[in-house]
Amino acid sequence: MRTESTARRGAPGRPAGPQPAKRQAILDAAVAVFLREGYQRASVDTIADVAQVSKQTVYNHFGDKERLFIAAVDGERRRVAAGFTPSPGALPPAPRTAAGDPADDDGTTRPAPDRDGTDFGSSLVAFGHRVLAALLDERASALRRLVIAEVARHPSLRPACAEGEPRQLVEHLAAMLRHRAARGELDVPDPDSAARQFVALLVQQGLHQSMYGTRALAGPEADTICEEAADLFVRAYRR
Amino acid sequence: MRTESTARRGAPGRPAGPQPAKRQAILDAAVAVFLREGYQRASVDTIADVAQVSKQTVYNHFGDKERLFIAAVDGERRRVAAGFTPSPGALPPAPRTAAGDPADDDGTTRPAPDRDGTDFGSSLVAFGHRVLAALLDERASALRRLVIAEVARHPSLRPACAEGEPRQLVEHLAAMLRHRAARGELDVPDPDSAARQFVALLVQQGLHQSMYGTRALAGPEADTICEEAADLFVRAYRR
Amino acid sequence: MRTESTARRGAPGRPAGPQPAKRQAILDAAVAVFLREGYQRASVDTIADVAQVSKQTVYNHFGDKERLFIAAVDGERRRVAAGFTPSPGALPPAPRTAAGDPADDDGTTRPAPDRDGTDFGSSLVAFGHRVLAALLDERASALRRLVIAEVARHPSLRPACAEGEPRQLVEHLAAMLRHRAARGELDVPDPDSAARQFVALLVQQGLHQSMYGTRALAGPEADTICEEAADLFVRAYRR
Amino acid sequence: MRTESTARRGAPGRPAGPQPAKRQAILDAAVAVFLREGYQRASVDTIADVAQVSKQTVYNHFGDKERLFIAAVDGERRRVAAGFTPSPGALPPAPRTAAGDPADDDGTTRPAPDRDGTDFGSSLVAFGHRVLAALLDERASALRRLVIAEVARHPSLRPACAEGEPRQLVEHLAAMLRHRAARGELDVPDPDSAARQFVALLVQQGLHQSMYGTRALAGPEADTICEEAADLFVRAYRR
DNA sequence: GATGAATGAGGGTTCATTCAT
DNA sequence: AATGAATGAACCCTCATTCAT
Repeated sequence: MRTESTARRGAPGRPAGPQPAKRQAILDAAVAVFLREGYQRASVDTIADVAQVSKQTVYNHFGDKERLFIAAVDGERRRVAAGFTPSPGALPPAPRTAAGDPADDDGTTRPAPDRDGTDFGSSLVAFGHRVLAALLDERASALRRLVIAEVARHPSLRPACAEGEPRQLVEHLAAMLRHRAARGELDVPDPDSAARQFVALLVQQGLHQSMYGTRALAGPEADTICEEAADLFVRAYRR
Repeated sequence: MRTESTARRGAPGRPAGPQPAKRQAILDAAVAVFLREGYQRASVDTIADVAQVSKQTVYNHFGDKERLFIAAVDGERRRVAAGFTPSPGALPPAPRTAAGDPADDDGTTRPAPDRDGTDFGSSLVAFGHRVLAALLDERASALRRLVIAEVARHPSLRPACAEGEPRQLVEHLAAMLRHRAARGELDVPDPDSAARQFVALLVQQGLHQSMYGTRALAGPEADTICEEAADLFVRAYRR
Repeated sequence: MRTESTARRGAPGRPAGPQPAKRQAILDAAVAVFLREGYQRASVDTIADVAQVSKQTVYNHFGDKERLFIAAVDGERRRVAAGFTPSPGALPPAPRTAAGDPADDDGTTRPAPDRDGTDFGSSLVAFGHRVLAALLDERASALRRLVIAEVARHPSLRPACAEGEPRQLVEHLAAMLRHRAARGELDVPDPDSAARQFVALLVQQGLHQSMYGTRALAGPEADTICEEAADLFVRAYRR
Repeated sequence: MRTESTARRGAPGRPAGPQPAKRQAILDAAVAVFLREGYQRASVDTIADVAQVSKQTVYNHFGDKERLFIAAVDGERRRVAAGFTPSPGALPPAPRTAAGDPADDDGTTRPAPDRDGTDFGSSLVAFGHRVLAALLDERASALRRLVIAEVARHPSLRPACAEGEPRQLVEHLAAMLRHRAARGELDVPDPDSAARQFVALLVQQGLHQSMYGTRALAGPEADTICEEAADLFVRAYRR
């Protein structure tokens, strides 16, 4: 049994496709054009052209430009958010032994035996790079700029705006902090808050230095951001 | 009683100097309209109307919409940056007396044993509130959204974009950190970096929670942001 | 009774074909306005008004003012060129019988000894009057002025500019010359060149004296031009 | 005693010059801009800029754009007409010796003893080239196109339009014809008319083939035009 | 549901012209 | 007499949106 869309699209002479395919084509085109041009500059004509669809079809599906915009942003937001999800199982970098040795190298500041601060720190650095990469992805950046640009005029963009600090990554980091704290490696009273702060720090510095994704971040720049952030948190939370 | 125009012009014999007054009126109107509407939506007609000036006068002064935009953003950027400047004398003028502390302006009486962590922490909190206030000021927020929205299309906005993390406040904080470090109160290896991080943290969380200045931050929200940030830095740097 | 639009469209089922009727209305209006006002002075608004069509419809059909202009000139050029075509059958169909003489169409009975100079001369005079009439036709004149005015800025007008010397009439005259030469009446070594010259002479003097069609040519003026030209050619080529 | 203009312009600090110099600068600029752009396209701003004069000065001198246009065309017309004046004394090319050999080369067609057709013909060819050169001069061509373009809307251009067939050259040729006729070399009943015709022929063919001065005439093209015209007149008038 | 044609409003820009200096 | 600033009216073009098919 053929799906409705294949059934309809099978006819070669008919240029008109069925609904869902066209709808998606329009959405994709809208995302592309809105991200590139912004809300005002983007014209429904252009979107229809890119979608290879008549302009009226756009209106049939979405009613008006604003609703099309909201739908496009919403779709793209989900897409980008999916990119924030850490690869499954990537969580604990290598947390097996944990039953660490209380006697640390220098003995003084860091009581941590073998799971020393370096380990935690480099974990943070690595995590930081992942945050920056996700953050500065071209589409994600364009979406962020677009949302920030329009959120004042389109309140329905608020959820999208709130996703600027990627929840999934924050949760991932919080889990890691809890994990290490449970091992006695860290003394972090509020892992959620700490994770939010770490991500916020990276986000702000990354966006700031990359001009909100408008210019690429040189390798050393990203390194510095991550390392300084890691240093701060190591200082603050290492037991 | 002097007319406004004569009041503004320096030349004594000339009753009304046409240029500077109108130019400023246009700039003010442009700022208002661009901040409210964004670059595309703002029409030169509207700006001319608001400035009470003919449209062509706008063109005589600024050539085209883009240059008017750049000029308006630049002016507003300076204005906002001036708002970032800590009230003169708010910084400890000499590194000896703790009484000149910038934290004084929070109004609390503070019996304060002058070099404990509480002191540092509440200093940070107070400073944080000032950062948030400057940051979330309505015009500053609108300007930031505008700049972020357009920086991809107007490279000349990059300096304005870079000012998202207010340099003056960062320097102010760095000075405070150095001050306290000199007193032996803190162990902060890189005060500049630390100051940048503190401000970045506040900025990002403030912008995030206020939807880039689009909704007001409830008092407790701001408190939490500031206190958590202060806690982090106290943990990290208090000796 | 069929509506005008159904009458024009080939498709039988469709009640009104929107395009061709409007397109032609726009073209007609464009011709009228451009001829009257010139390229610059003519406004697309005016053309749309005259065509009883929205301005955007004009742009939908022709893209921009320049292309509309080219299309209008091209159409009118064809129309005018059609007016240059001598009435079919006016030319001697076969080169034997003198009765088929093109000079017949001046209406005179002409007892005409069929091969004397008078005959040739008055033929030329009559032909000259036809050239002048076609040349000084109001629309043809306005078109010529328009093309001359703009050919420097619109190279695509060159074909239209080249048609200033009407090819069809030249060919017609060349045929007549050959005809008479074949009868031994004339000694004309290069009939094509001679025809070109005759027409050029009439054109230049007609345009010159009528100020390029800007003022009407008095009857005697036209007579003089034609007669003098005829005299010259009779002198040059009569055997 | 210094003239008024030198007196005024002597002051180095004062940028403003006196009247006549500025007037001429404006006129020159107007000619340049009108010829290049046409009446409508030319803007008073541009003319003022080219003339290095304030726009209001233009209005002070000429009242409005139309009057400035007329004045500019009139000046340029005179300038061009001066270029038509044959170099003084250039008239009889060299008609004296010629006391040639009565026996011509081919002997048959041309009975002409010493003042033979070749002489007359080549005179005409040379004269034709001079007409074409004057005609197709760049400024003369641009002026002609401008005048033709605007004569319908500016009746005061009629004199300028009438000069399309350069009177001076016609008179020059008429004199030459009379001269040769007086010598018995030619049989030309109406030398003025004949001269007008010859010039008209050249003018029309030259303008036509050069697209009214819009493209250069190749050497052979000009040669053909002149030679064919000369041939025609030799045929017609040689005794 | 899909289309091509049509619309009215408005946007940026430029122009000829005039005031005030 | 000469200027710089100012004006209001257009002009070309594009937009979001709707009809008629």
